[in-house]
Amino acid sequence: MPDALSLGLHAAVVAVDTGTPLVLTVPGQLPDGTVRPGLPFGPFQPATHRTLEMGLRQWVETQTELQLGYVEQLYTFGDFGRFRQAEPKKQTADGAGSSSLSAQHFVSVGYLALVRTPSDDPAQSVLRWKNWYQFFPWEDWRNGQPAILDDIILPALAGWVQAQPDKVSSSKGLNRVARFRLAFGCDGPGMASEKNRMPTITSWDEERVLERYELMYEAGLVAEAITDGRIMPSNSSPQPSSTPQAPLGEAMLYDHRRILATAIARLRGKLKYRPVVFELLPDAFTLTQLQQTVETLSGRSVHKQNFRRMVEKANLVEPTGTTASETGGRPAAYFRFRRSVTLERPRPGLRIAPRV
Amino acid sequence: MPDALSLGLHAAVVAVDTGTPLVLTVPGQLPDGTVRPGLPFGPFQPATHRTLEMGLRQWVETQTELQLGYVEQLYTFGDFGRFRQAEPKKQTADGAGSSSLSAQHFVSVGYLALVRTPSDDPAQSVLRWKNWYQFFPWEDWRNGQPAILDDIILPALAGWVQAQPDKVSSSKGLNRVARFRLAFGCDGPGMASEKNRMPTITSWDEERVLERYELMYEAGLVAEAITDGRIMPSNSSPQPSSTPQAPLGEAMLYDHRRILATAIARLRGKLKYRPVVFELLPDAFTLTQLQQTVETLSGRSVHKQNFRRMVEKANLVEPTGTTASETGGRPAAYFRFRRSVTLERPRPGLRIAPRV
DNA sequence: TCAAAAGTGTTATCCTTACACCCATGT
DNA sequence: ACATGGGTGTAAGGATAACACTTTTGA
Repeated sequence: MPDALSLGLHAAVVAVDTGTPLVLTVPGQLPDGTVRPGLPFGPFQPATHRTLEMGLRQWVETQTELQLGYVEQLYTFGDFGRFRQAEPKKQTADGAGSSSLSAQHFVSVGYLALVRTPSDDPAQSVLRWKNWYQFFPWEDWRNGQPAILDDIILPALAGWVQAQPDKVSSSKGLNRVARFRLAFGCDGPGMASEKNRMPTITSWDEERVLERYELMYEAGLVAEAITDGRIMPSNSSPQPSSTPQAPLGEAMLYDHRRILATAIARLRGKLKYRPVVFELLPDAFTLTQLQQTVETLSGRSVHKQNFRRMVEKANLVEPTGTTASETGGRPAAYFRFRRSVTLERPRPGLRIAPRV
Repeated sequence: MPDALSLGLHAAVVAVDTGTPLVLTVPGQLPDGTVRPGLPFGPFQPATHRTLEMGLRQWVETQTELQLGYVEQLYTFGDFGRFRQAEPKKQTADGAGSSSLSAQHFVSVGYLALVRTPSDDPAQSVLRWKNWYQFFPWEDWRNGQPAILDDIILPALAGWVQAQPDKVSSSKGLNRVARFRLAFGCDGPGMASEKNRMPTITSWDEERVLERYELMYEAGLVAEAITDGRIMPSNSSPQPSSTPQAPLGEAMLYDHRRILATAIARLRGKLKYRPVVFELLPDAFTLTQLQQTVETLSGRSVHKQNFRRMVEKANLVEPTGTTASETGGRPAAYFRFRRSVTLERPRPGLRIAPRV
């Protein structure tokens, strides 16, 4: 009641272009002048928006001139700029002075929106489609385990875990050892106790995108943690042992990377029990295109024959009768999504590799 | 920016008592004086609450004197009292006059909280534990298909569908025929065209609690639709053909029943891939207790032996060595939850009957 | 001794996984 | 002809679902 409350509607607008997962970004600026990509957003205006989702559609569609198809609410974050209030020093004075900032509170509602492959960056505007693995390079396992994990992330996180192995996060109710093992699929009961042993990933769960990002944020491994004032740039108290100087993935505005992590996690999970991939594909597509889209989103490669058999058995598609007349080899048959599966089966989706 | 915005934090606090799913309610009053049960809630106060979840915990714990264990955010609804603004007439003037109501906008964030079986209703307070199937009698299939479906709900909804079969809901993107068939698992391609044919349920998906409730709301079958001003009490335009006079399930305050529907749906889904049941059980329990809890929540009965085999194979529990010494027949062995499964398997849960 | 609830064995069937192999086109 | 990508067959092993059956207690 006392302070003003503003509800921001943020969209992770996702598309796929032959092996590249794309997210729509718009350049933004931090109070200190730093420029970073952000997600399109706008405030919820209860007087004009009948529902939150309608408000979001309206903002994004006017900003981007895109027609959004599938839209889904992800999560509502109340700790926008979560640690800034603990930061004593003031940034350079500009637009939003710190006095107005302390009275204005932000809550952000994140959305996932899927659109079909765009032709190009809309040249006349500031919008840019970016490969989402630029922001999360450790999430792309299509060509095996990314080197950045063994080289930088795992050692750094192991150090952070060792520093206070049993410290429990109040919100998660787990200690650092458990959280690290869960998020990154590292095994070994004595993992935390054996010093100098390099953690090994034994079962990567591609859906835990958010948990991994949050852990890295708390460990001070991503630029947002420094910007938010959680970690001091040079040498303050909660800094982990081996902070890498190289930034881990490109940073985004405020908590936008967290929203994007939530979007990727949700999409990777939803793939498996709802036919959402087809929102990203053209009306007619080949099975290889379908497989490649799934691989692109989930960040993993899957077995070709088994994938096809699964698609067939799930009754998700039907042949159009036409064939593709290019791509080097034998022409591929075109298929289309069978919309009626949703009425025939309870949870139709592409159940790639249930467990490891 | 112009109007005041208030963010309400609402909790569906759930427990299970030997075959009865319980939700914590608190009596509330509508502007017109009607008394209805509601969910515990309080406004988000950014100045004192560091995160939304911490705000929720604080409100609920002070209101109920319960210690919340597992807490999970469900959804954020922006159309609280969704159709009231379209209602021209004013209700009886009291506390919140209609003028202040038009300037104050509400957004509600729903949460699911799980607690262990309570001993009793806290006698000194107004809080009451209620069987959640009082609010959703059509959701309890443990003893077969509830009669209320064939007797009242399906005929009424069939009428609503027939009235405008192809009208599409803008937010869902589906027409009435498709939405009805999806939510209630009714089959038959010509379902909507054949008049006087009674719809039959062929594949009930216990997770679609929210879709079913929303459909019934839109069709004017639940009291909240009338309260919200969507359906006029006597005979106005959008009223369906065979509106039942008997109310379908007990009504709740404002949109609280929608939040509860979301909570049930989420819990029924989550059971299958996260070990959340154990948050509702005592430390030591028998396999029959475990099975009964799952059946209570999912509203379906499951095959005893296959359930046990699944529990065993999933490595979810371990024997305590003790046995129960009562309950009529042979004593049952006690088990406890093996917390470490969460580190061994990607998505440990009780995968009851995936498809029908 | 009987009811009641706990707990076990066994089968046919389906699905998954991982092989190796053939087909149609462009160059 | 051969490289390239499209598309298929088959068999071993594991998971499922539905049977009927035995065991241990209290009354």
